[in-house]
Amino acid sequence: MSDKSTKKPALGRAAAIGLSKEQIIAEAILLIDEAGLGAFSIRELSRRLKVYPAAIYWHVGGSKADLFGEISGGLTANLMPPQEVSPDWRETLRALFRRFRARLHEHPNAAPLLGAQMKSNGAPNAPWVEIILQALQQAGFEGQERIDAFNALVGGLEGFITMELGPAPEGSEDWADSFDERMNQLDPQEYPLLTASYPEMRNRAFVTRWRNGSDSPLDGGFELLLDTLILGLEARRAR
Amino acid sequence: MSDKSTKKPALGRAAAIGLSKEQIIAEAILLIDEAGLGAFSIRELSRRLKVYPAAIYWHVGGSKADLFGEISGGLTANLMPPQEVSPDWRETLRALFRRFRARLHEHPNAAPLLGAQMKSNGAPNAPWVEIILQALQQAGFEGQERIDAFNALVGGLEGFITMELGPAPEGSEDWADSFDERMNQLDPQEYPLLTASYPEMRNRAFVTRWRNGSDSPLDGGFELLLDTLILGLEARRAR
DNA sequence: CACGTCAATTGAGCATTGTACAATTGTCGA
DNA sequence: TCGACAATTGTACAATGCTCAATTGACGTG
Repeated sequence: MSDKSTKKPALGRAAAIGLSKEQIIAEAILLIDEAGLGAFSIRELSRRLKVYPAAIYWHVGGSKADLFGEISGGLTANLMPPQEVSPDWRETLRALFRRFRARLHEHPNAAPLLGAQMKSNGAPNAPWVEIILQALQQAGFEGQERIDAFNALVGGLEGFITMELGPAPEGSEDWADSFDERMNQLDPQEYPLLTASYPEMRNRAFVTRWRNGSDSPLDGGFELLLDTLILGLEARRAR
Repeated sequence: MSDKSTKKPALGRAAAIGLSKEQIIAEAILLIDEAGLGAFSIRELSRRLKVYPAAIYWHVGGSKADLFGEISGGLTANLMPPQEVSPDWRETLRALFRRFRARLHEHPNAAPLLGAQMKSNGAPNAPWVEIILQALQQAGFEGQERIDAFNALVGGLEGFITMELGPAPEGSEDWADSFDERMNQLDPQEYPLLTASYPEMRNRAFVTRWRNGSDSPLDGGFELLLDTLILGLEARRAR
């Protein structure tokens, strides 16, 4: 059923050649960027492409999830060409994950498709997976510990970005007031540090914000996480 | 409109007292646990409660997102009583985030509501936020750096769990074959480490899996992430 | 140059969803 | 006894994901 899309479309055999998988994906990303992931729908996408919904299904395989998979696949392509890999594993990891984050910040509304979905997996990501494994090898990690370190890095850093770019509540501005109100009602005796830090944490830290990481990015936190992880890996190797 | 739910319901004033917010949330969590977040719908929930959909809206406020907010609020409640906080900040962080993860592993299908949504924010989380800030103070972090460290910890660790428990593709078993196939077609010259490690990484590492973190948890990765972060924070303080 | 194959799309349709809204019920305080 | 009002019933609407039998039209083959 869905293997129509796996075999090559026999180019030049098209009947009404108005549509292609690439066009669909590109327009889908555009739509998500503009309207948000919540407002995305196959029907709206079909309207933009001036095509009936079923035409999209034909190209992309039988479900909306499949389309999401294609999208996230496209977002991690060509993240880091081999010749740009540094000889220092620390710099490699830093550069790779910074690019990763920058890429997702270009399409913040699509970010949940990467971290919170699982269709982004598999062979298309092989390039950057290999780079990470290589860096960890250089750092002296072998066997199961290397795999654990891989999971720690990917889960921690990609997870950070996923949370950073998680979708904001809908009536953001209405929310702001009640949010502040409930925060200011906290007892300073019970929560001395939180109440004292709230002015600086407001919309600049994970639990004390209602705005998207796209509107107010958490650069400092990400950089500290990256540094700390690399420092920690070094320390662990040194023991 | 939606402030009906904020004022206390004036107990004993009910007309048909069959329903309560707590009941709704409990049944919602149950439904999500059983059927998954994708299969969750207000209508199905109303069917289980043997009630019309509008009754749910009356109790919980005007939207599905609000209900999700209530759910995730309930999931992080009472994570760590104050008397169980260790004098050693390292142990405190370890214990807190292990509990966090354990709690989410009890309701894996609801996990995306915490990490990938933003309605889980605000005052109800004050207890564990304060604990983290306190631990970081003990570790010697002040001012902006403390906030960055807070973001690094919460984003990294909660993000890890969010990714770990991200929803699996639907036709899991059908997927397995094509997944393996595409992985085995990778060129060992181009991806030596990945192809060599695939047997041990298959379903046990982030990009090379199709099964949920609930079915095959990533304990090693999480523990290494936790250790590495604490080690890294120490090292950063020592400089 | 006809022609049938088959990629590509149309058009219609079904089941389901979120949520708004006007009735209706039944309980409690006055 | 009665009216206010919390709580729920029904109904309804617009939108969605997805299926499926037609239909179109370009191409290789005869």
